[in-house]
Amino acid sequence: MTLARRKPRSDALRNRAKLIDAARGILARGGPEASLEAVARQAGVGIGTLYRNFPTREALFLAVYRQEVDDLAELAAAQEAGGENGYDTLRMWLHAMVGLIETKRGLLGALSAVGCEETKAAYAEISKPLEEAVNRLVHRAAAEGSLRPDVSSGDILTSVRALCYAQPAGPDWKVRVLHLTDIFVDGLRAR
Amino acid sequence: MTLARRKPRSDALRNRAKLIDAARGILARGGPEASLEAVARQAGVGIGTLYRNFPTREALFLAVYRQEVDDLAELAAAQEAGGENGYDTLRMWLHAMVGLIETKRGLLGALSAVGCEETKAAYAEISKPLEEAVNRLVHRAAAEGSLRPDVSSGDILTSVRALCYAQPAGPDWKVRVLHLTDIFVDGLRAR
DNA sequence: TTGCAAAGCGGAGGCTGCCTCCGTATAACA
DNA sequence: TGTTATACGGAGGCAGCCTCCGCTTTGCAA
Repeated sequence: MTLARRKPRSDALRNRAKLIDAARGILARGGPEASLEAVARQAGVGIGTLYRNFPTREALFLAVYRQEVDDLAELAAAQEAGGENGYDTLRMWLHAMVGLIETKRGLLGALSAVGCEETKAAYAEISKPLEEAVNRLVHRAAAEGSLRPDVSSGDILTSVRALCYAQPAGPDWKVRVLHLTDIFVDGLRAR
Repeated sequence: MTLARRKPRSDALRNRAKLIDAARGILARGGPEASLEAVARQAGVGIGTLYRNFPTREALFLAVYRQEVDDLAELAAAQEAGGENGYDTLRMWLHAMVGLIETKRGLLGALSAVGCEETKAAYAEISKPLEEAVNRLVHRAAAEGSLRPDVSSGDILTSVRALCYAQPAGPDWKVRVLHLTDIFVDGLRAR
């Protein structure tokens, strides 16, 4: 029973990265039903390699999603430093989140609609940094007494995401989503 | 150029009804990606018959959706008679809508995410009775001065639907959605 | 270096579902 | 009852999904 493993092969790492990169492009364009064979072609690897790295379509989505989360968490940290009013900082961060989600609506929708338990667990796991970010913002606002007490940061995250990918695409997509987001956030205010 | 057409064949009408019925079952179970061949099998007709009646997957979804809307509009009319407070009547109707949507989340999600212009137009057309229903409720509440003025009935419909199909399925799905709906509706209140 | 085994590659192939097409069946009408 | 418009259904071509396994490449030890 050898517990010490070889380090991963360099070509394997390279191929995995190429696949995620190709997937970001293909899935952004073709939506969640895009052909995985097209992703493999675009990455310049065989379809078998794709399936070895990402046994299911969802696994690939999750990898792309992780990228997205990293971007968002980073942004949150940056915003956190500057703001003074906790409530407004939260609101502004949600606006930023809407902006970053703008291009990946279909993908996220497919991910959070999926039924399988394992995928849901992985999705939750990957989402953690996001939830921690919004959590900090929520606590800060709550400490000021500006937030109703019966709502969790997870609720907020889910709801704003929902507003994003329910709103039909169009030139004024962002305006409409931001408007609805403001209404929802107004509902969060303590009375 | 004969403008007078024969009346539709009885077997054709029967088959169409059988298909919609089968689709309600299969799509509720298997979600929006269920096999259309399975629907035809379940209905006991050939796949060709399915495609003649519903040239695209979306056309079939729309037919199923129309059923759903009829149910909801009927319910709205019934509720409208009884309520006294406009704001609360609206809130209660939205609760009822959540209940009826409960089983068809995936279907509705796929429909409102679809890109094609014609489908979107048909979707809007079929949704009209719903929008009229919520419109009446909204105007009534607005007349009382209990609603903020910068929100449309369409916004409300879209947003509550979004909350429905973003929330992951589970035993407490309805509880969570109703909670978020209440928060959203609270945001609608005039200040 | 060199040899070798572990790790990874890739695409053929079987399968399923999508959708079209057209020969056959049948309901409506005279 | 005959005619004809209308509808039926499933074979077949195509595309994407996923698995499997013979071949290649890489890391490691000698």
